[in-house]
Amino acid sequence: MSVQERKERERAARERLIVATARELAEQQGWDAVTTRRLAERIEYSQPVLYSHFRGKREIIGAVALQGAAELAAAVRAAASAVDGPRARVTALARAYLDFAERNPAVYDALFQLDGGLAYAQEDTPEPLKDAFAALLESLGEVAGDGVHPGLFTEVFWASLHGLATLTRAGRLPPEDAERRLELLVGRLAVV
Amino acid sequence: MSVQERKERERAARERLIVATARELAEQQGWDAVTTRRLAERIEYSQPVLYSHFRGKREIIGAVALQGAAELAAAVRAAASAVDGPRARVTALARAYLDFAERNPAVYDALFQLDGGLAYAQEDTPEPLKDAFAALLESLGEVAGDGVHPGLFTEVFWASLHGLATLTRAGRLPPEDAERRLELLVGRLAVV
DNA sequence: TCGATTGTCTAGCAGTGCTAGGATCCGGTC
DNA sequence: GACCGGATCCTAGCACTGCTAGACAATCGA
Repeated sequence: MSVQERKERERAARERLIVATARELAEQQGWDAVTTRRLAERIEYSQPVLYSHFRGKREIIGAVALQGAAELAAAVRAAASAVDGPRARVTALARAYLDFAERNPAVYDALFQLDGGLAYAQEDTPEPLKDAFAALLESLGEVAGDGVHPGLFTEVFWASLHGLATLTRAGRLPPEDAERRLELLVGRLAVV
Repeated sequence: MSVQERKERERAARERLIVATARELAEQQGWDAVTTRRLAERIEYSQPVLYSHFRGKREIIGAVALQGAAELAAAVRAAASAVDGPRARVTALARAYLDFAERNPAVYDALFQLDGGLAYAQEDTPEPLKDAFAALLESLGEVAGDGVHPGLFTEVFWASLHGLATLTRAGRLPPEDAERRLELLVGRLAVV
């Protein structure tokens, strides 16, 4: 292993450190607290180092978002595969989705609320994002109903989950009825 | 009419000017462009004047949000009252809601995306917000279905609309299928 | 006409994202 | 082992943000 390889390894490690630290800081104190100065201090480098890895703060958010997309996809698949029957599977999926949003608010924000400079619903959409949508599609396609395009159904279902997730977390919906709302939504949208 | 009354009138007029200007600027160039300096320049006063009307930028956003809530409620009611039959009414309502979000993105952001310092789903929630929810409830309660709490149903329906609105506008959903998604959602959620 | 109060502005603070330019360290070569 | 060149990093600074203290001027009541 050459010197150059070692340097590249170290560089990659530092990049991971930046993303992990940004995520940690965001989960602890919100994205507003993730300033380039604070972030630089936490990784024990100066600010300009950040810009040798990312074009700017936006790209750092995007990196956290991609990481989150992979985890979200995994969480959804794990929940769906643990249950038999289309209806129960969809319920488990929905619960896993909302659970992820609640447990990782900063990551969820990076994915769907903030501007991470990522392309969505296009050809050049990053793979993790496509895959997260695919993870939803796998289970939701089963309950789209006859004559309904699975992709379209998944979009609608996803949007509904997203609405519940964001409005609940922003205090726009009373949190205590979350489970009842989820069951109502699944009961109506999913065609068993 | 005393001098004091005239002054209060002028003061109220200036406050309206601030809110209207902030809204206009936000719709034109996005909320990021609404800085206290720019806003002050547009109303032809200095920055500190803003702080004699509002505690800070957050409260200005909140004022725009309240204005928007009243308009949203009116738009929803107008659309619903123009149509006969529960199902058609709900479709019209949904279309009006999404239309409002699309036509007034900055106002919609102020309402549901940004922090305007407003209380939601609580006793001290401002009247316009409660009324906007009531406007939805009036039509949606009809199609909640037997044994389903109208308020809970309205929350779910609203969340779904909100998800569609935000994801579409953020480029997370392809805009061309918006109408088909709306029909699918209404068809599944509403019990005729 | 004067004094007090109200209203407004200038100037400044601490913080933001981002960058130019200089210092420093390290690897390869003689 | 000494040196040079290039990669790497940091200091310092820019223009901007929301917000505020304190000086100044206009206005009102006596």
